[in-house]
Amino acid sequence: MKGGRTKFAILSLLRLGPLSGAEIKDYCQSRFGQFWSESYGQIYPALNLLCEQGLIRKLEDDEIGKSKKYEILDTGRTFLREWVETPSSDRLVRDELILKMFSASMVAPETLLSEIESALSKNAENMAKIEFGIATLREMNAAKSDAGYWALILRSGQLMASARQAWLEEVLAHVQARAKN
Amino acid sequence: MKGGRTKFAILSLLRLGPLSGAEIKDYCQSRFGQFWSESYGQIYPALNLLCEQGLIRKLEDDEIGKSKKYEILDTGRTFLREWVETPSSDRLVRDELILKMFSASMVAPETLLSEIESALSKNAENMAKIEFGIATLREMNAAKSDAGYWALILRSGQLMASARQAWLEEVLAHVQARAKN
DNA sequence: CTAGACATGTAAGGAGTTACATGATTGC
DNA sequence: GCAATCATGTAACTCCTTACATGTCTAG
Repeated sequence: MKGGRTKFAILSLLRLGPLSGAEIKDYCQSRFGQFWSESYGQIYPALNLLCEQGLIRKLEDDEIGKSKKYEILDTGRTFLREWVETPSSDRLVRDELILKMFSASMVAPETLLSEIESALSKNAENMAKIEFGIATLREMNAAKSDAGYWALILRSGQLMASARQAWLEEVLAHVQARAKN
Repeated sequence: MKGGRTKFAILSLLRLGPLSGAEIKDYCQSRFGQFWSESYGQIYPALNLLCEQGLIRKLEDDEIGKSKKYEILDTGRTFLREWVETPSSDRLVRDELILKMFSASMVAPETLLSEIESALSKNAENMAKIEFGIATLREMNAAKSDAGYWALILRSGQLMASARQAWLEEVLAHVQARAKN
C-alpha cells in the first residue's frame, strides 16, 4: 500500500483536530516517540497523498501566512477505523546495543561503560517523558473512551522502560565485575 | 557507510566459525530474532561486499556443491571490534498494535480481542524460544567471556517479554471490561 | 531420472532518514 | 529593512522486504 503506515499515524492524530505538518511531527515525537516515529521526509509527501485520495483536506488559510493545517474527512475516519480493525504487522525492534553484546567479549569491559551509562540516562529521560504524559493526560479531560486507551499506551512505555532499566543495571554490574579482574 | 549494520550482524556470527548465507539467516532468526533481523535480500549482497572489502573470505569448496561458507578474516575481526567500541545508534521500535491503541475507541471492543490474543500467543512463543536458548547456552560451554554476555542478551529478551505479557494482559482486561457495558 | 527441497542470488519497490532549498513570519 | 527563525518541501540516499529466478542436492 502506498504511503504505508505513516498515513495511519497522521490520520490518528488528525482525528482529534486539524494540525499542520510541523505539529504532526511534534505530536509524533511526544506521544508516539517510544514506539513510533516519523520524519518530515515522510510526513509532507503523505499529507499530499492523503489529500489526493480525499481522506483529508487542507484548511483554507483564514489567517494568511499561517502554517497550513489539515483536517480529517469522514472518508479518512472510515479508512482509519478499518485499519484499526485489521491485523497488525509484527513488532519491529532494532537494538544495536544488544547486537554488540554478542561480541562484547572482544573488547575491554571499561570500553562499554560509557555506552551503558548513556543508555541508562536516555532511558531515564524516556521515563520522565512518560510521567509527564501521565500527568498531562489527567488534565486533558479527553473523551473517556480515549482516555482509557491512551493511559494504556503510556502504561506500556512505563513497563518497557522499567524493564530496560533493570536490564541495563544488570549489564552494568556484569561489566563492572569483569573490569575488576 | 555502505552495507550498514547488516555487515556487523554477519561478522558477529562469523566470529564463532564459518557459516553459509542460509545459516546466517537461521542464526539471526534464532539468536537475534527478538531485537534484530536480516533478510536474504540484505545478507547475500552484504556477504559479497564483505568479500570485496577483504573482511571475510569464501571457503574453497572441499566438498563441491555444498553451500558456500564464509570465514571471517583478521581484518574483519578488527573491524568488528572497532564497531563494538563505537557509540550505538538509538534503539528503534515500531509497534503497530500500540499505534492502533491511540484510535482504539473508534471500534467495538470485541474487534480488538483477537489481535490482543494473537499478540499474547506470539509473545508466549518468544518466551519459549528464550527459555530454550537459556537451556542451550548451558550445554554449549562457550568461552566463559562470551557466555556471560550471551546470557545477558537472553535476559533482556526475558525481561522484555514478561513486561509485554503483563501489558497485554492489562489491555485485555480493559477491553473486556469495555465490551461488557 | 525426476520431483521436491533447499541454497543462492537479484530486481523492484516501499520505507525511512538526512541534508539541503525555499519561502514566510517575527522581532528588532 | 534585516536577520533569525520556522514551516514546508524535496532530492538523494540507505535500509529493508518481497517475490521471483536460478541452480544444486537428495530421496525415491
